[in-house]
Amino acid sequence: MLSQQKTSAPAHWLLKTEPEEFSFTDLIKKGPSPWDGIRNYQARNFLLKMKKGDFAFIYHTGKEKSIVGITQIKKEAYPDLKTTSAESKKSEWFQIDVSAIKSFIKPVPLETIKNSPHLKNMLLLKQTRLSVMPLSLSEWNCILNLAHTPMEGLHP
DNA sequence: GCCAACGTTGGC
DNA sequence: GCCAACGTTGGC
Repeated sequence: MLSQQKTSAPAHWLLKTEPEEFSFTDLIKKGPSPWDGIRNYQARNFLLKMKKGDFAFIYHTGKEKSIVGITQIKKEAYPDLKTTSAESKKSEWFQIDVSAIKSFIKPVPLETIKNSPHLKNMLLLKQTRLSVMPLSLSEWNCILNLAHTPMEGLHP
């Protein structure tokens, strides 16, 4: 069915992290890991839409300011285990599990993204404080090209 | 419901 | 260190 195919097609995301806190390299070392600590409603709502098998880029903030690799969603949203009792009275926060899939052959700096006409509408540029965001397929593919990193051989 | 004050994120 | 762009809090 067409509608089912559409909803089951893998979506594409971008996750931001401070590499000093938890980097893509850490994720490679640790294997499938929780992505937690999201305390922003818009970001949370995106987390809730993530499906197992979806792909997500990892963006390093701070000194690096680059997209550095590809991850895959391994477990869909479940309650954030670090939610404090004070927080849980007010709202529900969630985490997902992701695993590293592939490092970019060439990381894609923020500067390159800014200078790429095809990427000018990326939420990364429009909402600088958002840490979880969706990407369109064309944005995803454009960044893969800039990274010199094909998806071939990666199975969802 | 409005708004001022304050806090946070993240680039510069 | 500064600032823009939010988000949150609390008084009214």
